[in-house]
Amino acid sequence: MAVTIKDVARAAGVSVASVSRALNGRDNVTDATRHRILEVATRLRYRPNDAARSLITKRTRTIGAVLPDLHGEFFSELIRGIDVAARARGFHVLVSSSHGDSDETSAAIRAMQGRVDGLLVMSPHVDATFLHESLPDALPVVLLNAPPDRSRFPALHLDNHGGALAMTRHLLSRGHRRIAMIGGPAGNLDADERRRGWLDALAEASLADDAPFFDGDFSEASGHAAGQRIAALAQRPDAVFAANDMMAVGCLIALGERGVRVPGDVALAGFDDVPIARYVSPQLTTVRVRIADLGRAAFERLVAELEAPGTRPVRAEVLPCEIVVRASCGRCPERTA
Amino acid sequence: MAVTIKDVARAAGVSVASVSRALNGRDNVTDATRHRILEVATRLRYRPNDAARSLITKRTRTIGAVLPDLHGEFFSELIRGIDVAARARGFHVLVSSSHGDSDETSAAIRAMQGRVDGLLVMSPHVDATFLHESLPDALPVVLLNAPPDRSRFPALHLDNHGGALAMTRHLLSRGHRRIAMIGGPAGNLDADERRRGWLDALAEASLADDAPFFDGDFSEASGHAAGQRIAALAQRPDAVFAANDMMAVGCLIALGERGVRVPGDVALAGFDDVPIARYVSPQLTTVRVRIADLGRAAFERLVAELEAPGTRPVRAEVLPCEIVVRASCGRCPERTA
DNA sequence: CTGAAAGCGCTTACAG
DNA sequence: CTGAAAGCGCTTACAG
Repeated sequence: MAVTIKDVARAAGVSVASVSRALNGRDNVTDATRHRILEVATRLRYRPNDAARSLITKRTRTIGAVLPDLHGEFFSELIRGIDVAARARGFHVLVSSSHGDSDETSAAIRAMQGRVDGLLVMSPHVDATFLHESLPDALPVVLLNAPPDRSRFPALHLDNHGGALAMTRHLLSRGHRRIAMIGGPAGNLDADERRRGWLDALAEASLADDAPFFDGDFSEASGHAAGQRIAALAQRPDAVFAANDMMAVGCLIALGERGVRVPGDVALAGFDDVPIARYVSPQLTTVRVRIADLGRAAFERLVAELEAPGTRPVRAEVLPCEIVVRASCGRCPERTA
Repeated sequence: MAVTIKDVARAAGVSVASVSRALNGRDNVTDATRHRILEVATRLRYRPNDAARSLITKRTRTIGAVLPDLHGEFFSELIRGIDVAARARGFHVLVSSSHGDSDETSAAIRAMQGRVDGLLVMSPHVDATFLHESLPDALPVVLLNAPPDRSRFPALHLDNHGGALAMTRHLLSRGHRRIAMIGGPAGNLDADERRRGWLDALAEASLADDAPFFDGDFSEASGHAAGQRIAALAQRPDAVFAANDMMAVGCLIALGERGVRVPGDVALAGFDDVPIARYVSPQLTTVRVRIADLGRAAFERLVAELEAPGTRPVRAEVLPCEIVVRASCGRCPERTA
């Protein structure tokens, strides 16, 4: 019922081989026949069967994106970045979220096998060894925000360390000395790097030794708990740097509940620049992360691998962050640095 | 290089036909041979080639989701709902955003042709006629939040009318009489339905005649502009119902700037229950929309069509909304109704 | 430049 | 219950 290459060949009075050549832009066809074939193909509304094509070419022009179950902005921004880049190159995007579970991640990857030419994997809970086992050797993979060590896969990261370094330096430049951090989940790479950036900046100012650190897990609730503890401190910090915005928001609320003013009594900064950062009062100083760019860059890296396997070195690329200064760290107009 | 059905057949000492039968759970194989085949298949790490299978079965076990370029929560929640439901049934999800452009929508749909068994299309700017032309007759489609009329496609909608009706009734029940609305973009189905719900509730109370209506376009800025006008009014409304949360937030800010207190001077309500609704001060009363459920329901409807084409009537299903009462419409604890 | 033919890896009547 | 064979719709050496 669907029109096939045979129908086109018959209607154009040529062999299927010529139709295939004409449609794929090969040069071993005369312009005249090519024209005729193309004309017939459009007239018949011919669409090559992708399955048949894939069967023989071993290519799907589809990539898979295996992502953890992230809420909101991050997930959609990432997909959007990937989608836009993919479409520009005529690729399709198969998505799957792994719900933060390594069994699910593995199942998702297995299910995508054979349907994709390559994989974008963002899986903070899964290490490279695990991936090596789940994946066929031939399948190109680009890792997102994964531990950089001992991996045969190229990887892309946000510059968590650089962003945290810049933010802490900014707080120092505004005269804050005692700068506390509310950290993210133990073992989380982003969280670790942000903590490292904070510590390095403090070390530059010889302030790292007794810097107050509070545990958190990236949830608003954990930020709230940390804020309560901070409010109760005998010697309060001048500034609090939360490892993400949601914890900063939780902290802000807890401080408010206890009559600690931001930024009057304590400056406050976050990380991510989620939309909510602009709606809390005072607006939150934070580190902006270009997530769609991360998606785009990861796709481009993957495509480079597909088109010229092994050409580019397997290494980690780092995407810059920028700090966004708003009212929560002092009285100054919004600006980006 | 990859192991094929032939390899399994040879290793198990049977024909490829038997391997195919065993693997597909047909009953015309003895348990003994089935066991042997399955065992060999797992030992060889055999994975059927999806392209070959699709070529002959005409099925891909993949569905496409063509969505407008939505920001944030909505998009990711919808994808998540679809993904979870799809995975439960062993389906893959191909995504594409159309950037609100009908040419892009059409291109995305064409590109997915042949790679998917069916399509979930959410395209507020595209009408059914257009879809009929872009789509092959055989491809099952379920529409999301699309105009319900003159369509051969089943469709799912949020109960925009019911949600707006319930919210307006709630505001009335709290004693508000003069209830203004800030509307969404002209021609937008969601916006129209919400307006209709508001008007119907007012009509029930014989209050529809001189109800103040302000134009908006779902952006925070348009809500802010409306808020400025409302603040300047000689006779201010008792309550303002914005057709979405972002406009409500903009309105809230504008009122605050002009010294109009919420809820003291004016009650305020929104629609969507985006996360920001809980972070503004006062927290925003709004209508909650279960987006992941919408995605799940749409997928299930599509699968029903795939498995038994034409069995179910082509009609619109409506998913309920619920109102969430918070501080912005008066002093009462959060509760859902 | 063009065509006849093989083959990609499956599934499914058709015989037995 | 099992196998030999045809065929899904393409692409690509191989001849000419």
